[in-house]
Amino acid sequence: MASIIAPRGTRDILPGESYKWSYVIKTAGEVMSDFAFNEIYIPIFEHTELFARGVGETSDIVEKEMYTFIDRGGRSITLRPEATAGVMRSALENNLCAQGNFAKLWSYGPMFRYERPQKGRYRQFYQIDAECLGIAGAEADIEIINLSLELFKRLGLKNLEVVINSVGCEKCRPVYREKLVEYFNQHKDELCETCLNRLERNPLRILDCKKENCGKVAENAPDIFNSLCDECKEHFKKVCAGLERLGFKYKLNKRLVRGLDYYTKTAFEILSGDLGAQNAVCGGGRYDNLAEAAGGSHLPGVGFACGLDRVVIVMEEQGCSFGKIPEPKIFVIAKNDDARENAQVITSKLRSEKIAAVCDIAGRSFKNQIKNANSYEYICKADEAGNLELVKNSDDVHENLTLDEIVGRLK
RNA sequence: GUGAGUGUAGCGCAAUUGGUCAGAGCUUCGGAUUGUGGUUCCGGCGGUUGAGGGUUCAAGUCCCUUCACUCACCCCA
Repeated sequence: MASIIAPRGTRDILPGESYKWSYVIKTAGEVMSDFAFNEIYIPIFEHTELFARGVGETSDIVEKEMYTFIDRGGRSITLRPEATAGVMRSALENNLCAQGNFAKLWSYGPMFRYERPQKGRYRQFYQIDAECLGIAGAEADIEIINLSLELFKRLGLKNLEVVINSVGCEKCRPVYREKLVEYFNQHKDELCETCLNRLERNPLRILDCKKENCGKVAENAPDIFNSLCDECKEHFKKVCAGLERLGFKYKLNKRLVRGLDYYTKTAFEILSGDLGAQNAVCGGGRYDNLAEAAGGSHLPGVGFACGLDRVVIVMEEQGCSFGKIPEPKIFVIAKNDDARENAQVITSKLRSEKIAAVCDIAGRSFKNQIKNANSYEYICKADEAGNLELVKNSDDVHENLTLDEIVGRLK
């Protein structure tokens, strides 16, 4: 009997864990609201073309990590590997940024990437996503980074490192790219096989290679800052100045390169040392070319994606609080078998008064009910005649009360 | 896709060089005791040792295959 188990890379967030997730999402919602970001729900699947064009044909995601299938209508559909393209699609489709308006949007939910699972990496994983669309200025970049750091601050994450870089725009990146190709071509024999491949398809990513030899070669590679156009340079300066003004520490990393093709100008990551190899809890940046790549009109944007699975791991690792575990306040015990029905009626009435209450519905013995009830704040003993006895567990005081009196006491 | 490690009751674990080894603890359920109540005691449920082959008189223990998990590469959140 081959029992069915969850597909590789997926997992169940069980009741013992789920409250942590709820806490993080609830906190995120509060922060978003304080920053005036509005929640948006978008589809979990989109036309494959959106990601192929938006994320980039040469990205690893599109090349080998997408869950793509043909639906019954013959359409090529893909389970979203990231959220930004979908949010952008929605903003364009619904004219959220018509007439020079901007939109501050956030969302959360599952993403899908066919990768080999490891710590902090799953095939179905969850992201909290924030996007600021319609603003080209550096203030938006600063707002987005500010937002992510405020979220982590409220969640209590410690020892985070903010890394930023500029990857240029459609004007200056091609120039830099040429310089890189020229440089790396002179050092072909020192590069690893994947980097030789990257040289053809996406030379920027060679900078990111962790192999020792490639790293050495990359160290002496042309500096992107020497190639940035004036606009990009200026933009980057403003972002850095803004972060400093807000009192955020950050590190420049000229070798920080995004795996997704749509990024322009600002790229940033927030790293944690408590995650193992997959050390990014948050990654993002500006993507002024995404809208056009997705077939829309020009619409600048900047945003981040925050890995929920990873945030929870780091919080556990650092002993952060997940708030109070929600738990019923009172257990209604049937004093004997004849009182069972009455206990359920009482419980129902308490619930109508918005008091979290439980009673035994599994036919447990009295003894067992008592045993379970001891972990609740209150116990209510009901007999078959409808008499109620309220006991506060902490001080062991027994009182005979009416239902109304109990409601008044617990509210 | 590549590499390494792991896989025994719901959970975390134990079983000398292959030879009564299929076990205890916690949980759970029932019972006894207690003020019908957190303790203590007794008992029950629970596993063809991930699955499938093979070697052997004998395999949880060795070999092969497969599945899953873990970590790392790759890449990213």
